[in-house]
Amino acid sequence: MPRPCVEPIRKAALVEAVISEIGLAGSLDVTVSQIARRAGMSAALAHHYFGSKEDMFLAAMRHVLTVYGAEVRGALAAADGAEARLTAILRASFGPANFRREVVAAWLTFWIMAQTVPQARRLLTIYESRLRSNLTACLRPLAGAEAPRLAEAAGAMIDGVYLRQALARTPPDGKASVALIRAMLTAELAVIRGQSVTG
Amino acid sequence: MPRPCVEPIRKAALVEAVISEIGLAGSLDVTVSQIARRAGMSAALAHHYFGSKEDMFLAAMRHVLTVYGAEVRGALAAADGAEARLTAILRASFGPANFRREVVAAWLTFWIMAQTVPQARRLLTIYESRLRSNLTACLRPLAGAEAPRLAEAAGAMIDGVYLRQALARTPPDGKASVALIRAMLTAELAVIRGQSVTG
Amino acid sequence: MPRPCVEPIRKAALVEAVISEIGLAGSLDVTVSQIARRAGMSAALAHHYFGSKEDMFLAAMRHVLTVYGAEVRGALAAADGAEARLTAILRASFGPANFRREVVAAWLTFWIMAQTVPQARRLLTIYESRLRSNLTACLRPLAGAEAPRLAEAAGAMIDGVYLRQALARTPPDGKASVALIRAMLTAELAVIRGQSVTG
Amino acid sequence: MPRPCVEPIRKAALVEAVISEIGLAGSLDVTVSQIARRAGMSAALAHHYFGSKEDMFLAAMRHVLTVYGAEVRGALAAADGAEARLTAILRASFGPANFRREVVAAWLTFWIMAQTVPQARRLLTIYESRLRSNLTACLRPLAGAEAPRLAEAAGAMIDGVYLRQALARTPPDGKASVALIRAMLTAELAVIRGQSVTG
DNA sequence: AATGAATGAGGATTCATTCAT
DNA sequence: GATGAATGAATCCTCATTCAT
Repeated sequence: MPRPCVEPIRKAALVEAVISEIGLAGSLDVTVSQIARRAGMSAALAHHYFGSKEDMFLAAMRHVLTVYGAEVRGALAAADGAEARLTAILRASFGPANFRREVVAAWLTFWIMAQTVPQARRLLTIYESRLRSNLTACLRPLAGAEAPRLAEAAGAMIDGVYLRQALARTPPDGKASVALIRAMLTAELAVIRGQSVTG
Repeated sequence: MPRPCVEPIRKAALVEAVISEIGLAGSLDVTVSQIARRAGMSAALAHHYFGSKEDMFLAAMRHVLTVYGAEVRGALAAADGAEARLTAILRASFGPANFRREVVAAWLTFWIMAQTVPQARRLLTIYESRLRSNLTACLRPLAGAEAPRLAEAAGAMIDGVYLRQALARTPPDGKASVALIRAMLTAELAVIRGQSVTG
Repeated sequence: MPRPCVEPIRKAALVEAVISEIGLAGSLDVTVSQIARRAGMSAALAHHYFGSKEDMFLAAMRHVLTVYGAEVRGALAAADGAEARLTAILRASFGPANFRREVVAAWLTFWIMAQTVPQARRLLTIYESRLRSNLTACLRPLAGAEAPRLAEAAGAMIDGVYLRQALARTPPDGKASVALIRAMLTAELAVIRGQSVTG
Repeated sequence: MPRPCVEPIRKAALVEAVISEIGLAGSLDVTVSQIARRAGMSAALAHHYFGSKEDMFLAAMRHVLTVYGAEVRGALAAADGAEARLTAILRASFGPANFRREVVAAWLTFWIMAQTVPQARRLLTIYESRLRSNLTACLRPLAGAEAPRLAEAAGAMIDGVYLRQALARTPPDGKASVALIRAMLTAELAVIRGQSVTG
């Protein structure tokens, strides 16, 4: 009689709880007890599943990044053409799943964590370079040699908009965020096209 | 013979120590003892001058923001013309004083702190709106009605570049940062001018 | 197999330890560590069961007052007639359980605590008014309109005798204490009876 | 040019400050800084005059007891006859100088202190035996062999009334206090006289 | 005489983590 | 699988006390 394996369920509940609590606290100053309570279990059990508090945080971070990655991949798959793919990446970045206030706050704290926890930095680096290469790939046919620079600019702007959301009193506005970045890229591309024509 | 008033000296030393330690730790997880030790005094004395740990953090934040503000003001005073003033703001933002790695890291943690500490949020809000109004003022003659949007974009990009510095393995590169943002603004302005001409 | 619930046991041990330590120190200057050590556990566990040091003190006070109240109730139940009931109250007040030196000392410190801790004052007020009403009830048939005054006098004298015990070098003598107060009341009652006869 | 010696003035100010602060706090949990501030000087100076915090407390206690002693002596000198002298002692005990709320509270804490500080106990013992002998002397001609018992009863009652004042919400009422104790003694004396007559 | 500067010692409280059941 | 019990190690903060000026 195979018992249903509760482990993944418990772990998922804890991961969600970590994100919620971090988002609520706005920092990593969250106790294991709080997390466990929100996940509906004892702190001891939380430690049973994840060896340590740090592991819980890492798992939560991995989850956030995985969701984000999946969203980008999904959006890219549905998009046709360089411009559309560019927009798709931005839309995915500011989509509802990872642009909820609490997720944004969690993301920022993961950024903080990445400064000191090697494993966290590794996770972040992977996703950053993936984003960069995605952006560059889209921009290459549009901007040629300028693609890396534009990718860098777009990446920084995505981060900046995220950062500002964590402090904004208004609910996050994905559409506006996308538009802001899209406009910048459009302008840059227009100038580049003009130059290549004129030059 | 007036005794030398050590209070401001001690306080300044503590503020510097706070920034250093926060920069080193990459987070607010810094003990008062560490700070005091680095500042060359006992933890008790640190508590004597600042009432609490939070007050130390706030003083450090105030200092960072004050230095930044001064730098911007100074740069603006020396600049002539809208374009020059725009560049001046960016140069000041990424100038050596507040673009040192440790200061950048401290800034990020202050951002985190601003999520929960009202006084911290107030400080940040003041400087954000000051930056916004400075940028908008410069952009108004260049971009007209689009000035607020460009100011928003520039602000987000400044933040984003800052954020990325906290994790970069390479030393911060102010020139490149300025160039990245300047290019974006130039492109936007070019498009705007083109439109206004064509339209 | 239900695990034995240790919580009440631990709490009782802590309450006893609080009384002992306070009695030993003669004041509220007792550390949680001392209390916990005497109760055979860590200070952290003591904080786990009682939220704070103050709560430990209040629990101890509640215990002392409860024991006293029970003793009075028990003695009253066994007594027959106003005079007997009066004596019963006094005997219970100076009975072995709450006339141990350490308990007396603890009682005094609770008095001190009641000056500033509202919850402590509330506890004390309850027991004071209960004592007053008990005494008045017994004295009413014996002293008529003078009952409240005699109750007040008796109450003050009980407190005074208690107070003196905290400093006495000799072991507390319950019998003598009862006799002292009883004699005073007897004299007062005799006079009152004489007056009512003469008047 | 002999400077006026400020030492006694400073010390007196500190003693008053100790009493006030203790009365205000309702306990010995008073910092030297608080005391010094109230006395209008620095904590360092307070330590200069009194070697330690304990010495400040002892000086304050000595002052309170001295004032009380003086008041009793003065009242006794003015009284004529045993009954009058008895009343004089009670009136002095509940006179305005040492029956102010704050002084009463201070007195109680000195009682607490006397449990552990030998010097404090010594002071208290001196005054207690002086009070006892004063009372006994007055009562001897009135109560004969019963004088010690009555003195003990009166002493306990004085203490008890004091104790209750520290917690009372109403301002201390010296007259009522004296009357309460006086009535008890009168009753006892009446009984004793009656017995000696009848017997 | 007077004080600000300075600190060591200590205390309440929190928390991640382990363990027995 | 699940949890209450238990604790050691921190950490912030306070305070009596000393010292140089």
